[in-house]
Amino acid sequence: MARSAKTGRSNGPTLRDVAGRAGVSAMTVTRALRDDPRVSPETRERVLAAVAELGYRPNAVARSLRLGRASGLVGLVVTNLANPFYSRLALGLDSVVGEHGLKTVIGNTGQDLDAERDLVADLVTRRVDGIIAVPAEADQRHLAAAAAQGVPVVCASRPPSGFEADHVLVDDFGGAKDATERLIAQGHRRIGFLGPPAAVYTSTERLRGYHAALADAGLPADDRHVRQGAQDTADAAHAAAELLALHDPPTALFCSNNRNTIGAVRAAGPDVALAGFDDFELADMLGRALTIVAYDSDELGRAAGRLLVDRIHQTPESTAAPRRTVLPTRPLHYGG
Amino acid sequence: MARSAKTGRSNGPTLRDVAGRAGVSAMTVTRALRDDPRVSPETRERVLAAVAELGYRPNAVARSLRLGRASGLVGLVVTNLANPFYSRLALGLDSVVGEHGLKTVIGNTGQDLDAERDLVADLVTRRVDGIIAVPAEADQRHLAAAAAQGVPVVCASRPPSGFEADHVLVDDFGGAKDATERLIAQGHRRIGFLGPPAAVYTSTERLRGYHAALADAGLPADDRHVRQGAQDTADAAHAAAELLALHDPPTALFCSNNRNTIGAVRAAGPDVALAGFDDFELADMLGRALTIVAYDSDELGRAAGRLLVDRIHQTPESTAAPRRTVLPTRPLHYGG
DNA sequence: CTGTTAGCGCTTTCAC
DNA sequence: GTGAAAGCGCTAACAG
Repeated sequence: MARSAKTGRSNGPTLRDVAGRAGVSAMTVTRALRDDPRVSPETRERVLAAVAELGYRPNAVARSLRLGRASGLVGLVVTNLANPFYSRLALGLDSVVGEHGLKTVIGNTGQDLDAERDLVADLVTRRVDGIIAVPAEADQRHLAAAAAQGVPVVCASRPPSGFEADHVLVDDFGGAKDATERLIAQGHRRIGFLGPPAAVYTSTERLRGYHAALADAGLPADDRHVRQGAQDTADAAHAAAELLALHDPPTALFCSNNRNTIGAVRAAGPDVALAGFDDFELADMLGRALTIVAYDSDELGRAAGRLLVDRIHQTPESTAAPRRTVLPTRPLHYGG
Repeated sequence: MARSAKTGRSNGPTLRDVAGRAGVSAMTVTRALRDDPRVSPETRERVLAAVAELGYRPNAVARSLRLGRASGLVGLVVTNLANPFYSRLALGLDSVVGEHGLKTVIGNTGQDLDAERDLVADLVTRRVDGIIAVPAEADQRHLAAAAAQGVPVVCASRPPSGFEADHVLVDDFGGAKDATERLIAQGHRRIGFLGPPAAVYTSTERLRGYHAALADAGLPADDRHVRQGAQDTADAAHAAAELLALHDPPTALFCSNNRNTIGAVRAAGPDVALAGFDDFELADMLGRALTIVAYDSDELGRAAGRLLVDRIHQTPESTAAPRRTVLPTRPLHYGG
């Protein structure tokens, strides 16, 4: 019954409908709604009443268009939201940008670079206020293009490559070195490495850390003990089994992310020592010793959000130097 | 150098800039871009060249405004994206709506009804094409209001209350009854119940299933053995410990979601039998018997996405009757 | 095959 | 204190 639009459209009441109802002009309605001090209390009253009666909802799309930029959206580009690591990142990000009236648009690319390219282009088209990306690979020309078009870009977990941008990293090298050193301190001399494909920045950094620990201890690096490529736990279990089936198998494994650690847990008996990057739920309930290098993935999202918000609130062309945040890791030991 | 906007704004080239460059009108550019058959190949060629040279990106905001509805966004309202259950739902949803050119805007409410209200209002303001919600509580007037304003709403995991809407449910009652029956079949006669607050629909449905199984077996229902309220694993472990400290403690526990099951795993020794709703990673590696009632949470998101897409593609006022999808559960047994 | 006109809903600018 | 005009970038609806 309260559905009387002149046009017969299904589009809800507009500012002018409210204005008509309240007997004022459209301008006055905007002002009243935005608490402009120079509207008389009486008028404001009437406007608010009309708004309530009509069930008026401002149209953020129109507002955004008029204002030029500022859709009030930030785009999040991740490879796999099912990985708790990314969902926590998303949560941390959303909590920070939410405080600034921004909403998060998620885009899941499933490790597919083409999908990532399309997604970024689409986000630019939608005039998002900024983009947070965990780039799948080193080819980031699509992100560079977005940045060049004036969309603030923040890289999370991996650095920008081929262009400059704010980014938040984890101390991949240090954490991996620390974990490997702990295995060495336990007396292990043949230590395997399990990780995702070499194209993934974090994997390669963590491999560097592993190698550095071996080198510092004067241990030889054996390529046969390094397996890069496992993206999920099944792959990882398979790779771990292969390593352990060598004639001189490693006596310990360092796993460079939680997918690989969980795969290794499934494949390796309790006699094989395990250390891994990334904490995960129930790591303490597996009935075996486990050394974990942990970090705060919510904080990764929050830090990225803060960098992005700062950048958004900057004047368009005041190109401050890109900022980098590196999050520390901390070692955990789950008892057997 | 390629940044010559009349207005001096920082807003990138517009359709008219492209038109000028290509020596045609704005209309022709739109047509060329949307593959309208009645533009000559030559003209299209020139337009595309101009687009490339200028780095033109269409403005989806302007398009959306012009087209009336259709922001190309769907809103997702969940309580806790860190729960794998919700992140998978998000993923399933995004995969389905993505096929229709829609993006997902996430909103995490943290169980806060006020936050949920604000979020829904904001999504309506942004003119999302539809909303998928996992309502935190039975008070859903904000969702009803959105639906009344013509925004398609789909409820996931919980039914709409106080209004009509498409929804996707899990067979909460049947699954809980099944799990409880399995404990009974193992010979247990004092079975505890652990779940989130009674305000959560699924918890109450699953409690009904638990009670039905007891009744069918002629077992008495003992209120002291029912604990509703635990939202996280720490709460749940605490509640489980309390149950097991009674003078006539239950010999088995049915846990109505994965948070509660994990809490119970931490609190209960191997002598206590455990059954739980929701599968979770590593459930098979805990070194104890565990009966799980599982369902496909990706599919929950996909099904919700399909209902929403259907509804969006409908004519505005053809109010087809609300549809309901119920997903089956399947029992799993992890060995001890 | 291509162009002109008009307007989506809002807000900035300038009058009154 | 309030209003009228103009236009953000795009696209239906009509010309030609």
